[in-house]
Amino acid sequence: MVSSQRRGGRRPGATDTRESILAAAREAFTRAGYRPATIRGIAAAAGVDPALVMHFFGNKETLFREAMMLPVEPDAVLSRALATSPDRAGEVIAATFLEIWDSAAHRDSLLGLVRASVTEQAASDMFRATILDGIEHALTEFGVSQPRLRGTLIASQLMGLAMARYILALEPLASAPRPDVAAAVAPTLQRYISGDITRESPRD
Amino acid sequence: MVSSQRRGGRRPGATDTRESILAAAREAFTRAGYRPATIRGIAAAAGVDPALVMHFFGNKETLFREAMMLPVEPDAVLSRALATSPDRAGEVIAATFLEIWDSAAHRDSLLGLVRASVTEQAASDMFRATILDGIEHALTEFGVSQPRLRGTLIASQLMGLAMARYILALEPLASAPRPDVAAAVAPTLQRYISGDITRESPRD
DNA sequence: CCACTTATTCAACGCTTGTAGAATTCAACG
DNA sequence: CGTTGAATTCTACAAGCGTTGAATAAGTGG
Repeated sequence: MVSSQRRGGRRPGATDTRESILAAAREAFTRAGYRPATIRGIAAAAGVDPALVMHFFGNKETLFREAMMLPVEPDAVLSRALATSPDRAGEVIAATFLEIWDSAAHRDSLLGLVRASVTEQAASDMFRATILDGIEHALTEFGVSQPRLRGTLIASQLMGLAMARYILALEPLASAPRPDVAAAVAPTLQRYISGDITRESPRD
Repeated sequence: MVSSQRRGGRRPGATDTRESILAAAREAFTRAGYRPATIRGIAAAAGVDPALVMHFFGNKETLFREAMMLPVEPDAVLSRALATSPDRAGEVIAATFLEIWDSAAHRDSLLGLVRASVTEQAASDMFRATILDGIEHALTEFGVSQPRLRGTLIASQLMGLAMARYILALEPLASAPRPDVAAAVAPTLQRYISGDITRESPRD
């Protein structure tokens, strides 16, 4: 026997290792956050040597940034919702938001982004830069007043919903059917978009 | 000179060290989260040897639990709001919530609780056990329908508000005057308390 | 078929972490 | 005033961390 014991050297066949490292990283950052997730653990999950992670990404922070790239464009979603029917935008946004989160495809990335936004400066900045600016841009385009304030209010309800339903898994919100949740939250979003949000006018 | 160089041994005077360790721990867990916060760092911030932290608290997790004890009783706050005037409970809750968060006294503890709830199982459980159960209890007491679902909806908006205004500091929400923010959010809370939250009735 | 680049592992480094044990000093109480 | 117990520090350890450098194997282009 020459070598059923291999010690270094390239593997035969195609090379999808980089992708599986990214997947493992996404999963790890998702579950634990930045610091607790370890390169060694990620490498192990990907069935690979830790040094290979360094080879591909250089250092932990770069790996984090690449793993956490935002998988959806909130700007486009919001614009489409507003274009379709401005007085039902709340419903559409709620439904779309839940649809994206409920789909296993994007879930890990989104979970990680929220989790990391809370503790990691880099992720927090990324949130502001992509999500919030996207929301504001869409609102401005449709001429709503105080787009930035309304944008942050929308973000507050959506982030809170994500935390309650997906991160903390508060029951019964966590396992309620998607349309029920959408119905409960839609009026809130609609008011933040086009309703009255100032003082001295408690009429909704 | 016998000993301006002291190496171990009790310090003269009163002993408030335990408290200052707790304060430093609260601050550290608050800013960073569980894992990134280190016993050595906490000890240094408290001007004390790391081993003294162990002496008082035994291990890191116990220190975490003791440092993060919830500083307010949501049950009482909600009950009082509902008792005063059920159809203005939303306003009262929003105002009280912002008042507590804006006060520097509770801020660190609350920040830490939210930050840790996202990553730490123990904190997440504590959240469910104290906050959510408190909300549900108050709602049940006043005979609202679906108290648990409404409770989670309320929690979702309040947590989202905390994240947006205090953790991510999204402008202009972060520096808007307290009454303005309260006015913007109050109707949402009011609807979650006493409004219609089911499907097939989009009227608010 | 040879040179080059790329993928991969191994072994090791310097550092930081949580924690344990022994030693020292003070306070409290009889 | 002597004894006991609590407060405090020092030193040390084993484990885990991110990262590095060299070695090896496979693909790729001339």
